[in-house]
Amino acid sequence: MEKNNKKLAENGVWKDFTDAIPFLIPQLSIDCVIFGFHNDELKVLLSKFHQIEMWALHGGFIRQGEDIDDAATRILGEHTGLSGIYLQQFQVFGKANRQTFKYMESLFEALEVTPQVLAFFENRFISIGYYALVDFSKVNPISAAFFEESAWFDISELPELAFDHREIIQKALEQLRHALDYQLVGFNLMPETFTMNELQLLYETILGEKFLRANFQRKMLEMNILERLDKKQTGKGHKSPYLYRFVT
Amino acid sequence: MEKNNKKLAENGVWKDFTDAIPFLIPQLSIDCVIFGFHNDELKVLLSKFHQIEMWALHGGFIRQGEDIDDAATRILGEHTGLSGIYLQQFQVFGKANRQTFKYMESLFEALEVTPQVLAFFENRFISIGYYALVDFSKVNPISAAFFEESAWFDISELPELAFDHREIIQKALEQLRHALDYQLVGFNLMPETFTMNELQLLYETILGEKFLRANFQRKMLEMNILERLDKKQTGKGHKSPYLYRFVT
DNA sequence: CCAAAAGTGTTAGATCTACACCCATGT
DNA sequence: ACATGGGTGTAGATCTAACACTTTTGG
Repeated sequence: MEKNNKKLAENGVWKDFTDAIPFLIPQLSIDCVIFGFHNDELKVLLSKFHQIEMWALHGGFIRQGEDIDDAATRILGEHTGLSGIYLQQFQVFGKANRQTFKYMESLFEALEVTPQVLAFFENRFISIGYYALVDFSKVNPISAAFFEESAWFDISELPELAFDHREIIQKALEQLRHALDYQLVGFNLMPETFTMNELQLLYETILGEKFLRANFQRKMLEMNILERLDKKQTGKGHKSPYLYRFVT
Repeated sequence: MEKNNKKLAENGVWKDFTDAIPFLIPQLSIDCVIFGFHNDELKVLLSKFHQIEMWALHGGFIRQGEDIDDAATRILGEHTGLSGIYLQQFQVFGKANRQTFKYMESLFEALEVTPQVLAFFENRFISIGYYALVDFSKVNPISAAFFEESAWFDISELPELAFDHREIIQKALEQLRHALDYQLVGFNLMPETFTMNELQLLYETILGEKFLRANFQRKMLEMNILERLDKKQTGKGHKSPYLYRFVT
């Protein structure tokens, strides 16, 4: 009975999606790799399909009158409720055989999607990859459309992924590493205020190498982008660290 | 009379293109920024539209069963006759208003394109930007479809460009500069063999800064990717330089 | 023999790495 | 008092920029 209600709700989604299809660009999608940082681990937000043990990136489609960057922002908002997020387009994935709808077929059947939805997904899709850097603590995942659940995964312990989404995550991670080296991108993964040690752990986790405290702190402060605030009272048996905030 | 023949030939092109349309991905194009190096200047290969003084990048479309990288390679080949070229996808251009067909309308009319061609171009296009690095001396530009002429332009003296193609070139140049800094990409713009001074001039031109001979040579040779060949007899009144070749 | 450009070597300065030392805090 | 982790200073190594000196070649 509960399952039926759920299905009805989902059919509502299909109805909306079916109505939207004529206003979408066909065969072109956006996939967002949403990165977060928690417990000294780099995380990715993924969604699980109904019925099958298969996870996927948060994706969506571009409306006819919409800039692609706006579409990516909208899609991210629809899945996380967040706005004002750091989003970076990084690569297009366009192998001819990058989707195999063997998962989807049974899923579509079970969810009783409309013929228009079936037709929309029948063709090959090319996907524009974006990565998002979010404050883990602010995210409130929303599951929508084909998905029944949304969860964070450690980047090194990914579940079974749909299509080429594992490759997309891998490429996004490479780009993120690269960006960290010469941009000021890391702060987007941090909360408003943070200690130098927390920032260092972020860098070490993403880049996969250790740094010396003294040198890391010097390098960061030399950039003149960190404002030192009051000390944080840790309650631990040692000197309390300063808090920092990212400034323009 | 000659003009009529030309138009007939072009109608042949429209015929072929019209037949091809059902097998193309709609609303998605590829634009290639083709870089070459000649006379100590960085050049871009552009094509001129029929009828109007308006130049454009070499572009094309993706076939349904075709990987996008293969499509870019094919498009490059169709416009230059070259194969085995260094091609790099660098950015997607997807502003909603990035094309205005005000140029095209009169052009389409004059060229008597088919209704199918008109319908194909009626919609908004999103374009995947690639840049190509070619040996200037090997290129034999081919003009096709909408274009009557193809020519090299100095990067700092570009003509009037269609759509957002000036921005695309600008972004491609930024990416190329960035790639030069940490990849071995420059050699693709050189002929098979070259002197150290020629290579230095390439770097100086693209990066827009001067280097000291001694330090530049040291840095390049330290990479262990240059093989020193026999000396080049210049016939000039000074020591003749070594020739180098790029290896693996 | 001279001018011009190529090849090689050397040194001062800047930057990076590693470690040492001191400081604050709770037990 | 002391163990723990945070903050700062510094010597040595490494890398870089700038210049000097030598070599080759045609006139």
